Amino acid sequence: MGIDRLDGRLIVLLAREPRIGVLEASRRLGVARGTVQARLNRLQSNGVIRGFGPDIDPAALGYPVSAFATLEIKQGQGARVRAHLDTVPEVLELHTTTGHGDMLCRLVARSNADLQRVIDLVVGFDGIVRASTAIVMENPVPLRILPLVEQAAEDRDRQWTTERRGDGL
Amino acid sequence: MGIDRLDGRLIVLLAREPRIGVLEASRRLGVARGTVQARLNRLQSNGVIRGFGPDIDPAALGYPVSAFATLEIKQGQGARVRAHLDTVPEVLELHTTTGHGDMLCRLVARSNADLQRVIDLVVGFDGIVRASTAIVMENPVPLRILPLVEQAAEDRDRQWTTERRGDGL
DNA sequence: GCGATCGCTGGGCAAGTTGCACACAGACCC
DNA sequence: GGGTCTGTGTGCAACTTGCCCAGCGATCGC
Repeated sequence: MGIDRLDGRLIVLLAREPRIGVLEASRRLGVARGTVQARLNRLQSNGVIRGFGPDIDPAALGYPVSAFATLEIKQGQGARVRAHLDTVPEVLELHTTTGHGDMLCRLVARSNADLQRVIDLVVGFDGIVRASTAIVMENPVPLRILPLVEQAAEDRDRQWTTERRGDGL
Repeated sequence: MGIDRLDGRLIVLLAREPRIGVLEASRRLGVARGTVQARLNRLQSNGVIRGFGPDIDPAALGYPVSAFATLEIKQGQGARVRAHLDTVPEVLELHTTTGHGDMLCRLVARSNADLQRVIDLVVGFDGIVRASTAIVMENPVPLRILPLVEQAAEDRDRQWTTERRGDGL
């Protein structure tokens, strides 16, 4: 577990220019093609890279309104609520959490008016006691992972350099 | 704006098997390669498909703990808070919202203990009045978009069939 | 110390894919 | 009826992929 600097650079490169293949990546990174291929395979079987699925923008799909709903669940109804929310396409993700609510889910809708429909659909369910919704106005930091990748790579590298004083990677 | 059924099938196909190329996709969809190529180009310039960046798992990177923090911001300090949170790698996304808090952000950390460090880093900032954190325990519905894609495609198609009674797509 | 193992390199190969071009057909709009 | 748009089918050169191999340096175990 963990990635080294080459892994980090590879991931950043792939994130910035997903169209480049293994060959071009090896050229940019200044390593042999086989190396890049091996690293990629390892990262994928490690689960660090889950896949290369297309990144879809809900807004462009016609769902520009986004919201978070905190749900309070009736004791023992968790499983049923999950199953229910799983069937609602507008529920993009669902977490169970500590704190005031029991669950937190991200919703999208076609408009503010449509959001009402979605919320009714989500919370108009037996096992849900209470729900509070926060509509997203702006998204100053869109979902990102690169800074974390870079930090993880540097941390790992720092560890190595401390232990072994560098190995040429 | 909006996608038709072929677009929807293409996106679903790409999401399920990202490694297949344009040629293989055209075979699976039963259309000409040029068509798939044209659709893909259109979806990308439309912004429906933002890209094909690698999907990274923070847990596999060594950050298995995930949390949401609701922040209350001192009047007029929004911009400064955003700029600050933007510099924290553990902040994966940040939204400004309506409701009790002013901002909602997703955090990750190396451990529950490490989460304390991250929270201190995030909320130990001048412009933030109050913060409440919810640690994610389970993730019954991981971030997904396919059901929405399918619904968007069907909606569009239903519209079309109503208007024009089908056109062979 | 010495052999085994691992990761990286650089090369080569056949098979497949890409990007691009073209002519053509059907549907739609004015 | 002409113009436009989208999809089809075809062709081509150029490139990339997946796979193989031999060699080499560093690390690890004994």
